Amino acid sequence: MGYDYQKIEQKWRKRWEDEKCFQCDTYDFSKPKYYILDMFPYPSGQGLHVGHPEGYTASDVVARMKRMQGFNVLHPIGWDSFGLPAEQYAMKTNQHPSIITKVNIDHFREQIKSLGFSYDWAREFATSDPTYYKWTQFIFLKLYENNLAYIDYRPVNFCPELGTVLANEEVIDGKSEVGGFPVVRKQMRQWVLKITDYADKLLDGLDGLDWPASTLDMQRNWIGRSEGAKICFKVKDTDKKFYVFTTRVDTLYGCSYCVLAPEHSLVKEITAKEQEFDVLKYLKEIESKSDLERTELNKDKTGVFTGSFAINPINGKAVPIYIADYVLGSYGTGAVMAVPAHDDRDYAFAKKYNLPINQVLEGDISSSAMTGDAKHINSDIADGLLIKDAKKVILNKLIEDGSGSVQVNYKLRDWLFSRQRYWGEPIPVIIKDNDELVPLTEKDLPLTLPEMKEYKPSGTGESPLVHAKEWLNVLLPDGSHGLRETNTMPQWAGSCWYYLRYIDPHNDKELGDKKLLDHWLPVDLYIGGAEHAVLHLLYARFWHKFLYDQGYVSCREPFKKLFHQGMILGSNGEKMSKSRGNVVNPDDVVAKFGADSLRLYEMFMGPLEASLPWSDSGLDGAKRYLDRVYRLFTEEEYISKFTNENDGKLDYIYNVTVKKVTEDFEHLQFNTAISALMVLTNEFYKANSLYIPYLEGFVKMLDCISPHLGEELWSLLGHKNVIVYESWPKFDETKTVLNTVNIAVSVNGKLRATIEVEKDMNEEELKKLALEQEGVQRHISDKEIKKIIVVKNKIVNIVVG
RNA sequence: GCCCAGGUGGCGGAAUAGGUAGACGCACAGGACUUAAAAUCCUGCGGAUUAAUACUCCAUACCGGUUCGAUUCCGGUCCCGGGCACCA
Repeated sequence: MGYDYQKIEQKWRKRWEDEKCFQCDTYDFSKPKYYILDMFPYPSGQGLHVGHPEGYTASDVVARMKRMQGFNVLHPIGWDSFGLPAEQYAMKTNQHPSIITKVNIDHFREQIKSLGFSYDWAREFATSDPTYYKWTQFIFLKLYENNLAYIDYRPVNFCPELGTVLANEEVIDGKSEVGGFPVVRKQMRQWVLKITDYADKLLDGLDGLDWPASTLDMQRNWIGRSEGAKICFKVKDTDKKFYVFTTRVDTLYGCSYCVLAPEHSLVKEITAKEQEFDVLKYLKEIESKSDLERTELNKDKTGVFTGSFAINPINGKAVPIYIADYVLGSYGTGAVMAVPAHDDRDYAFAKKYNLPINQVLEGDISSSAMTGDAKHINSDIADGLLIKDAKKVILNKLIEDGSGSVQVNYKLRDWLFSRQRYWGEPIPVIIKDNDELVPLTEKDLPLTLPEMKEYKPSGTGESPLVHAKEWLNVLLPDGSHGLRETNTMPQWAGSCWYYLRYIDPHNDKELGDKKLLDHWLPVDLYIGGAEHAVLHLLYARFWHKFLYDQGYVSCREPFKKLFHQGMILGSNGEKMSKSRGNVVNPDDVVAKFGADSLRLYEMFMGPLEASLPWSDSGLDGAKRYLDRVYRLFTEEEYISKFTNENDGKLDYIYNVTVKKVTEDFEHLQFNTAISALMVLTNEFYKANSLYIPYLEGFVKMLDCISPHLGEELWSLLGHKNVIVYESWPKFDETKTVLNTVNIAVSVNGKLRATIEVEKDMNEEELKKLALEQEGVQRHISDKEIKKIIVVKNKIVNIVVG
């Protein structure tokens, strides 16, 4: 009934643990380093799902291969343990979040261990450990010292249901990413991190990274750098002025009105008496609109005339100034020049309010040109090169008369960093009665969370920590009174630098020993879900670049190579979920098929990046394959063929397989690597003699995928030591080619025969042989041969008329 | 609407500096072993047409192009997935 996977798997896990096989000596610089990291899990109450082991197995395969290849491998794991679900569960069940978190972590740890990953468990930590978040708070203080953390009163995304503020990144279609509750705009006091200071560095740093192109794209779009011009418009008959941002200065002649965002500071100043009523009414209307209503797709443009006019600096014409909420107060200057002929939104607005739609004419731009070169410029915007020239001409003119300048804008906003929650890192700042901020000093860290009975959000948007009276009130050294900041950090904070802490996790003097950090960073391979493409991966890069500027680390980017594993869907092709009833529990799979079969199956399903449906029969097939391998090493019929004499018959297939598997593992193409191992296994079954060194090489390769069985087979081959640090099999390039090749012979591109010939046979002989083939003769007998194309060792194509 | 990735048998997928499409596995069918079943081993398995595993034709979403030759390159269309979404 197949091999006894339960006994075998338990035995080897115990041995690995007893011998501390996977503990990394980070101070050993004698071997080249390889740092391979999984995105650490949030230890939810649900336990592990079948998707977790996919990425974890992939990284484990590479880690195991790298160890055999002689690298000093750092492969850690830990817990992203602060966060809302634990807090909500705590409220429901009346248990402290730290208790729940501990229980969840214990469960996760046990489940993960049952899968045989080669993690260095001595480095494990949770982001909610005070010994860890002491340093998260430390980094926050450094950010504060460097003016990169500040308090702002701003309209924020507030979710009444969750009782907290959310980052832009956590709001999807006007709803909270967690739970899908409505989000409203609310003016609140917030801590904000100045990630925008790093916009250019974050953008430029993407260039050298070995990351999925789609993720690089997403980050670039999120940062959203756009180059254009800031143009000054004077308000007619006043001394007031405002600026607009545009990427299309060349269309300035077509500007037929201007629009200010409703929040623009000039709105009240320039509103004419007779328009006051309409404007105020409009502003009130906007205020009551929810975020969703304001941004909903296909919504009508609305706006109102202020009664004032602006002077177009390029031609002195007066154009009306409107207020409309399709212009965002938070981007650019909060004001635009409207060119209905060249912008869909302006066009829609102009149509609705009967505003002129001016085409930019040829003469407009060429008359602006100082030199004759620009004469060819015309209004036909189809030609990008001409647009470029026109932009230059107009911008130069504006710069000359002082009404324009080059301007770069970003979509990226500063990072809203406070949450009105209990279960997060306290922000280590005291607010004095006179509102002065007093940051804690390093020696006061960690600032731990107070024990509390009630975590319910107040509903007013205040953190539950306001109820921790003793913790809250502080007597400062100078005798004055202060209150602690009650907002906590978002869940992203802990994951911003955990990769760095794994290198020196028990260091209580500093973030990490600089010597070690310099040696081990960056992470060589980082595997995790694509859902973190812009959130975690952008925030972590921001902190890393800050730490670089502060001299804590010496490389500019934290993650050299990144890979996203796909999702495992239910067998019906839909996303796994309780409500769909298509969830597969890894514990059940391990119990019924063994961890090795689960690992093999998940790696064999298809490309790692693809999202694929679960298949019970596929899993069955994986188990069957391992049984088949086990029989090869345990049944007399095959063992009797084991020998140290190489008859050479397996030379080709063995060397080809080693080459293919080595390359495929390196490129994370596990499905094709496994396929190659299966082919080799089939050849072993057919062979008359089994050369032991080849069997050993095979076991080492299989071991990366299914390590318990790998160890078992290794010991069956008579080895007393574990396989973990054995050397990776080598291949002989000269044996990866055969001395005969199959040549395809086609007539007019259609295959008519195949011939087996000696490798590198010369063209003339090949042609002759090809023409003799019966299948070829049938198709050329009555036709004229026009041409014969010969591709060495591959194909002969005969072209007939 | 914009950006990105992709469409190959009954199913998951192989193969692209252009050169024998369908590796490997699943499912299915037939056979061997067995009293029988399970397990295992062997064989077949894109479609059409066939007595036929002989010929031939059609097939990598669809239409066209380049080429001796296109799943692969180019242009257009349709469809699915992911991301962004009034960013001027």
